Amino acid sequence: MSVGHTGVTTDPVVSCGDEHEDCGIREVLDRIGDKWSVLVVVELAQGVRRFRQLQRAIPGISQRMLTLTVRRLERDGLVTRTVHPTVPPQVEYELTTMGHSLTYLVKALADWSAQHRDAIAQARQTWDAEHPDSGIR
Amino acid sequence: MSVGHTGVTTDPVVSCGDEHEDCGIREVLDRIGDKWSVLVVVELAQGVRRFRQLQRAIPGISQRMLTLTVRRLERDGLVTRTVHPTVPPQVEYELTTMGHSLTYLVKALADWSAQHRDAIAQARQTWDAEHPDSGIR
DNA sequence: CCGTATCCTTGCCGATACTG
DNA sequence: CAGTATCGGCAAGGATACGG
Repeated sequence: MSVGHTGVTTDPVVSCGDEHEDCGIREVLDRIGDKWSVLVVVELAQGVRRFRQLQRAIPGISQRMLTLTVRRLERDGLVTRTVHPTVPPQVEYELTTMGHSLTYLVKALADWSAQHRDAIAQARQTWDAEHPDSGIR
Repeated sequence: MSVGHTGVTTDPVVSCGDEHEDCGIREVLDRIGDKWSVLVVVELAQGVRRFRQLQRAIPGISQRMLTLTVRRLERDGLVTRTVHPTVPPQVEYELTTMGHSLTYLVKALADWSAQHRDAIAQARQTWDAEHPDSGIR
């Protein structure tokens, strides 16, 4: 099957077999595509963190959202949560093996972003200049 | 700098230099983390597509959302839009070189998803069983 | 310190109708 | 065919207050 484009790059053919199906792509994005999950994963990639540590390391996240995010990660088996029944209470979060495997993916995202950030920014400027009032933004 | 965790896997250290900054990660996710962008990219990875072709290939997408999605991709320089002034009108969409580079990333997402789908599903079952009524889901 | 509960705003997205 | 315009629902997420 020819890809039929004139571009320079070769094509990894991300097609999902022979069906026009949603691969598992949307599943991953529904999991880490939210506002905070990746940032939590990035921080936990550095090592074990406590709740407050995480919150301080991720500027702008609310207590509520940190709780929700970390709960969902725990539910999906990406993070472990260990409670130390001390006073005041201590709760430690750590990536599971699967959670660590995610960091490679996140690194790929970061790399792609770094490589194309400028090109995208410029493309936007150009497009915005050519389409002054277009609803999009 | 030590990573300080006891996990089994080696660590890609996704940290953003020495700052506790958001890498470009959120930028990418804001771009492709929406409901339809990746699916459009996946379809365009196969070759040039017209508007209706895209809509038929992506079940569930509305005309409005396809327009918005494809416009944003165009604005970001990931997709080209060429209008053939025929009657009825024909508009063809194609990935740019940068758009094609994105497909590698999408493939990485699909691969990770395929590898961990089962483990995640099971983790969820376990967690849900242990936390019958917890708001999360 | 580590959450949960509640309220409220925001904007994504779907449905529908209408143009060139 | 390939859009644009408008309305409305709904869920994500922020702010705040309270509890163990």
